[in-house]
Formats: sequence, structure tokens, C-alpha cells
Amino acid sequence: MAKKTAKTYHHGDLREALIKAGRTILEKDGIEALTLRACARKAGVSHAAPQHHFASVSDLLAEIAATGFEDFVKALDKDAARAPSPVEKLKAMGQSYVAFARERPAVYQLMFGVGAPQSSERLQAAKVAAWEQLANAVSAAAGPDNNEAKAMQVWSAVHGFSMLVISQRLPPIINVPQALKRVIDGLAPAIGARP
Amino acid sequence: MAKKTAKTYHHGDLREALIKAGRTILEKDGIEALTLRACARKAGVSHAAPQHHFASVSDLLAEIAATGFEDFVKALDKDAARAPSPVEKLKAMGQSYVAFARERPAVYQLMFGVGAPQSSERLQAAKVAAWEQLANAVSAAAGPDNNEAKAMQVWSAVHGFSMLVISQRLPPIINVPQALKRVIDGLAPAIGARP
DNA sequence: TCCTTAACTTGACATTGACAAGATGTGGAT
DNA sequence: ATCCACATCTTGTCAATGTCAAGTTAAGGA
Repeated sequence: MAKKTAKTYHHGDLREALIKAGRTILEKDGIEALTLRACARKAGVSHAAPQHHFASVSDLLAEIAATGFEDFVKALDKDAARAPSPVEKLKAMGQSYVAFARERPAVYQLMFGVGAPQSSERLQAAKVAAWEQLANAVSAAAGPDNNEAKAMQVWSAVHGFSMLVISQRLPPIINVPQALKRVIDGLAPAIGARP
Repeated sequence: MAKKTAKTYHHGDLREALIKAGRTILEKDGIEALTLRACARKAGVSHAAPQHHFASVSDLLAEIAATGFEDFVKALDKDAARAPSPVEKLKAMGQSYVAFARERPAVYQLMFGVGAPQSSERLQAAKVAAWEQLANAVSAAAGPDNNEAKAMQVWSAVHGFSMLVISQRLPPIINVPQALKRVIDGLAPAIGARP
């Protein structure tokens, strides 16, 4: 206890319990297993109980995606903190980015999937935090000019690589670690950062 | 007639009709409307008719995705043909790539989504064709060294940008055309191509 | 002409998201 | 302290979906 926020009524905090259950299902059995009813079952409540906390399944998915973004930002921060220079920080974040996607493909898919839900205050906040983290790292490494476009360029590279790897769309010829190294090493030059 | 392949039995060619119906639904109403039964309805057959042509819904989606890849390769080829030099061809293909994704987000999502189906001979062939088209363009612009890694770098950049744009994950600050220009202009330098 | 067999239909089942109506318990008002 | 309004949760139901099973239709060779 003490961690929970609401601590209301019967269940204790069904809202957070459902989000946590969903996150567990997502990481264990993939996104196709992530249903409203499965979350309710895992939380030990009836199939219609989530209705009072989430207007639709999309709202629940948004909250689960938000926890994904929160963990994502933490992971990148942690790895960036170890790096000495801004450029090294940027590269470390790139590595961390791809590693997150490869280790939690289902979560990453939910976070960045096309059909993923848009709204949810918590999700919006988490997305903004992720973006600012990236934009700040790029600014630190390359100066403030063309800040957004440069950040988009970096983001596109690591995001595209991650998506291609986890979506299994790569031809078998590809040496993934070698290609990853090339993508990471290309980040700083792309934004005109002095090494 | 004459275009159809099987021309069998009652319907004429239900297999192709279902693929075409699916493609229409996909582009008109998005991927969430693309169901087996909806395709059957659109083709004017009963809900279980597709069973004899596609073992599961995943197999039908794979064939629809294959048509997407086929159109995709055609579109890139067409735009690349207009460009004079290898580097210009590469840039034209990048533009064409992003344009395809933005014009047909649902099709693109089906083609590259994480949950998208893997098998299907036709899909495999179409994917290989797309990859070779890209690899050849990169080779022509940058020479044969590190061919695959360079192609992956280019692919990651345009794919990541496309996915971010169509998944609505961008902060509103972003100037999309400006960011796109930066991504495209970055392709040739990234692979060490002489302009 | 018949008959094997592919193509298609009808009907069914489990699962899902969503809704409605009832049961339950919490916390504040009196 | 008692009671009541209301949030919380349950039970039951509905339409839609993918899949399967069994029956029906028609095509093309024997």
C-alpha cells in the first residue's frame, strides 16, 4: 500500500489494478491477448466492472500505453545519464530506444501503433515528456538551430529501425547489430553535431 | 475478363474479388473495418464463403498487404524513373515512400504493422521486390560497400518518419514538410553518396 | 447421363465490446 | 448514531466477429 492513489471502495483501486493487469498481459501474451475482459479477469472482477473506470477499451489501452511511455522515458534517462558528452548521450539514448522496442515489442507497438488511442491526459503528458527528452538531447548535441526538424530526423531513424526489426519485415540477409551500429553512428552527423 | 486468373465455378473468381473488396474497405473505412465478413458482404457471398480460399482471416490480410506492396513498388519505380541521377532517384523514392504512406495510411499500416501476417507466397515475393528496389537504389547511389546496412539506414529514416506522421504521434509544434525535407536531404549524406 | 468434387450456404458456437438494470457498500448529511 | 445518495460492482443481454460442421449446388469428366 501507500503506492496506490485512490484507495476507494470495494476493490481498493481497480483502476490501477486494471492498468497493471493489462500491462502484464501485454508483455506476456502480446497485444492480441489484451482485451477488456482479460484485464477484468486478471484483476478478479466481473467483465463489466471496467466500464466505470474506462468509458471504452480504447481508454484503457491509452492508460496502458501511458505507462509504457513513462517506463520508456525512465529507461532512456537512465542510459543517457551514464554517457559523458551530449553526443554520447544522444547515442546512448538511441541504443536504449531500440533496446526498449526489442525487449517489449508489444508495449512499443501499443505506444506507437497507428490504431493506438489518442486521448487520455496521462498519455498526452507522457508523450510530451518523451518528446522533450529527445528534443533536449538533440539541442544539447547540436545547438538550437532547426531544433524540431533535427529531432524528427533522429527520431525517425531510431523509430523506423525499431519498427522494422520488431515487425519482422527485414530480409534475412540483414545483420541487425551491424545495421543498428550504422544507424546509431549516423545520428550525430545527421544533425551536424561536433563529435 | 482476361485479367482474372482462375475463372472458376459459380462466382467467377471469388478469391481475387475478396482481395479487391478488402482493399476497397481498407482504403475507405480504415483497418478496423477490414473484417472477413465485411469482405464477404462486399463480394456478395455468404459469410463463410471465404473459408475455401483463405484458411483464416490472416491469410486474406496477407494477400491484401501483398497488393499494397505491389502498388508501393510501382509508385516508387514511377517516381524514381523521372529522376536523372542515382542520388536524385534515391531522394525521389524517399519522397514517394512517405507520400504513399500518407495517402494510404491504412494500407501502409497493414503492410508494416507488427501484427501483420507473415506468410503468403505473394506477400513474400512483393516484400522481396520492395527490398531489392531499395537496395539497388542505394547501391547505385553509394557503391556496393556496406550495401545492406546503408539500405537499412535509409529505410529506417523514411519508414520511421512515415510511421510517426500517420500514427499522429508528433507534437503539434512540428512542421511536417520542413522535417520531411531534412529527412530526405539527409539520405544521401548518410550513405556517403557523392551528390 | 450420372457422379465426383470443388464452391458456396446455412446454422451454430465461443469470444469480444458495449449497454441496461439491479445489488452492494461507502461516506457524508442530519 | 442513523440514514440516504451515489459511486462501485454484478448479472444478464445484444450485435458482431472468426471459425467450424453439415448440407446444397453446379461444373466437368466418366
